[in-house]
Amino acid sequence: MGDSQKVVVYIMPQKIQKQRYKDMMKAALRHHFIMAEEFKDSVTHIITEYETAAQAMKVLKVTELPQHTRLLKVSWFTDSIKAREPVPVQDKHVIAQGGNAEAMELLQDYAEMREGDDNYMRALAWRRASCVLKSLKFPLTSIDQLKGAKDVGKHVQKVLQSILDHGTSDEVEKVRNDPWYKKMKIFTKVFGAGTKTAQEWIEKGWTTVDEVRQNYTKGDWRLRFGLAFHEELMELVTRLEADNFTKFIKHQCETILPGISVELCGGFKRGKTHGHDIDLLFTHQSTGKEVGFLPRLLSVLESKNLILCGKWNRGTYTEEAMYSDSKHTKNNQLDHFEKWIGIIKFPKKWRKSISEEEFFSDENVSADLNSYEDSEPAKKKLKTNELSPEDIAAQSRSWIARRVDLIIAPYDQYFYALVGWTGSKQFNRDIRTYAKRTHNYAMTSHGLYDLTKRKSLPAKSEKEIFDILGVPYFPPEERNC
DNA sequence: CGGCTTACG
DNA sequence: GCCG
DNA sequence: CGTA
Repeated sequence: MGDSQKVVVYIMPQKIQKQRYKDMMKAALRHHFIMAEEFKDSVTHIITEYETAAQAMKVLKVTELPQHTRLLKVSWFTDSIKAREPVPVQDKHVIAQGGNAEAMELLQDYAEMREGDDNYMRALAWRRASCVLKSLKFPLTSIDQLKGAKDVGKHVQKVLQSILDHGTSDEVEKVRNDPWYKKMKIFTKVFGAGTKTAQEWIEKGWTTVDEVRQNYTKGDWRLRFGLAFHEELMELVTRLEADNFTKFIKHQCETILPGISVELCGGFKRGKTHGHDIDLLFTHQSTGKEVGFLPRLLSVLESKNLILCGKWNRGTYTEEAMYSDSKHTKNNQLDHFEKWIGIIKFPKKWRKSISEEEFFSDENVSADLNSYEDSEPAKKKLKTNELSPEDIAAQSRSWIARRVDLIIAPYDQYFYALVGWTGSKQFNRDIRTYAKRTHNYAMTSHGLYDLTKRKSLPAKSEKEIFDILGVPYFPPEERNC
């Protein structure tokens, strides 16, 4: 890159964990990037965690960026670090531009708000429209630019036109400011609470999660822990944490079942730097070896006191498809759990880069996790199980609660599981709809089934799945909508 | 005007 | 709310 | 009805 000298990078520290910011700066300087400590005219590349240009520019206190300045995602930075020099800007690096950002956010908000009301399918339509804007590669300046676009109908156009004209939409703002919708949005964020539960809470007159927490005692384990740990579960998981956790699990796997493959899926696989949970997908190339792995992993995690709460789901599909003909009755039912959904105690040190040596020391993990008990009266030590979620949350502790999903797939289903668990939710909806409409295929995270010929279609790579469907391959980073 | 991803607990 |  |  001949003109790499001209590249001046400014990393917006907002929304980036302090340590990660430091690491980024260190990495940049190691590769002799020219870094700006603050935003100024000479800056050519602004890196931000903000999702929209509108948000970032508000913080930068500018209404317009200089011609030579680009507002980019962290992915451009990480790609550049990998390449050891600033890489050319690609579409995927650019954050939503101009009016798109505001509009996208507005529509997304609108959809989220309305998911609680009676006909939530309308919300789905707004969500789709928001996705159209998100994947737009140019700034929206006129409605005409969306003429051919799918999922943008009359009503959406009306709202967008208003945004183009006035910067806002009265219709959307009305919903945004409506107390009922506001509460709905807050309450449905609680793990374990959906629209019905949220509705119930609203009817009781509660307005904040804290108010709910103090007055609501019903609910299953999810709701009880979801309420007790709501604030920290709302904190975004960083990629560093996700990587550290994955590394830790891989290390445990070496003793539990060598040869098992561990893949970080979900938003992180799609290139996101933050997420609300961590999805780990496991498989084993020699089919059958994976049976019973999940319970064994969980008992190891349990023995290290890493599990806050969780639930096992039985993989019925797996049983029927793989073992119906033979000896599955001999196996313990627990062997066939296909996924575990729960909350893991993350030692706070996982939020930082840590040395290999320190990392693989089991004692360190356990010591960290148990340290909070040491400060408690001795009698409590023996009865940890009897503590309520609220009590546990209130204790002083050196860990933070993180939502984790652990999924196991037999190898012949693996690539379908990979696509399904990589998401996004909307991408899965779209590709499954497409599969059914164009081929009469039923697509799930277990496989692809030809409903006409009544036979399943195996695949031995993600690419092959796209080939079977007759669509170009979308890498994970392009499955964000 | 019907359907909107799909499957599990 | 929008598409087939 | 909740999770993914």
